[in-house]
Amino acid sequence: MSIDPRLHTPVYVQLADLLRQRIESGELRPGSLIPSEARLTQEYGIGREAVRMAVALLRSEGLVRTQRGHGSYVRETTERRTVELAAGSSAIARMPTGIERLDLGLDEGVPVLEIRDAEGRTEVLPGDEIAITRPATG
Amino acid sequence: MSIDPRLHTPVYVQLADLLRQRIESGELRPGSLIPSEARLTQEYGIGREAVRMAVALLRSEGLVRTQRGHGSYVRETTERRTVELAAGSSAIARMPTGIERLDLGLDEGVPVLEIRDAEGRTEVLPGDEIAITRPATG
DNA sequence: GGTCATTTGTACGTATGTATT
DNA sequence: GAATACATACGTACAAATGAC
Repeated sequence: MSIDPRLHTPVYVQLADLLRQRIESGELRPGSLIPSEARLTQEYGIGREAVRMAVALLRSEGLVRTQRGHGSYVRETTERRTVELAAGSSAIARMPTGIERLDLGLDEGVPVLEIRDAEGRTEVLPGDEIAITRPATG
Repeated sequence: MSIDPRLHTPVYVQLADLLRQRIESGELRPGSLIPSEARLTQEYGIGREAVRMAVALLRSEGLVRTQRGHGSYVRETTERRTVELAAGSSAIARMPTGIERLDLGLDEGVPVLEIRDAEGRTEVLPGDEIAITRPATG
């Protein structure tokens, strides 16, 4: 498949679709580097901004993580720790603030879970490492 | 407060901080428009790209929503519908795929909750409209 | 309907800064 | 120091959505 700037679909979306496909097909494995910006620019004959927007889109979906000086890696799906939702507690999903992102060491495109217990105390957990459960014999 | 390009903090982060402050202080109310790109460009004497990156940052945090031809609005915190987590079910938070974002009508910077019941069936819910609960008398 | 101004979206180029190897 | 890679930031131009008239 290739990129056609005449299509209605923006070039950067087309590139993101291509890369997403290569990730989901397993051609680009979790933990591996995707091609560099310069490489994608040359390979597809498009500008650097289009390339960067494509990668930013994948980042915002939580599919890749970009490390300065290195490149962009396909994110590995982390093992999820199960957290039991206590009686009288509630949970919401939202994006972290900048501070929370630093504190929790979260990649872009990773939400947080905010748990509020019966006493109103809240706790913020990394969304990519947690599964909230309620035991079968609740 | 103002913007100083000589600081270590990037210009676009400085602008995002300023706007976030104006939102959180209530000066820019939920539902209202923030200043246009052109206005911010002139007002702070910075380039359009820095302005756009600042707004994109706020979007990714779920603070604003941008509508083409209109501008960027401060997002209103929606009323959350409580969904009881059934016994034997689990929930995870993640970012939606592009398709899911369209289907659910989600703004950028809004995660989804994926509920898996005891039979393994999954359901994807809008993260900004849902609070998962477990009743006190579980 | 058509035109215009406003606003954001896409896409290019260039230059420089910073992190890593 | 050198090479590579991403980050920031400026400029330009045109496309597309919206609303006013």
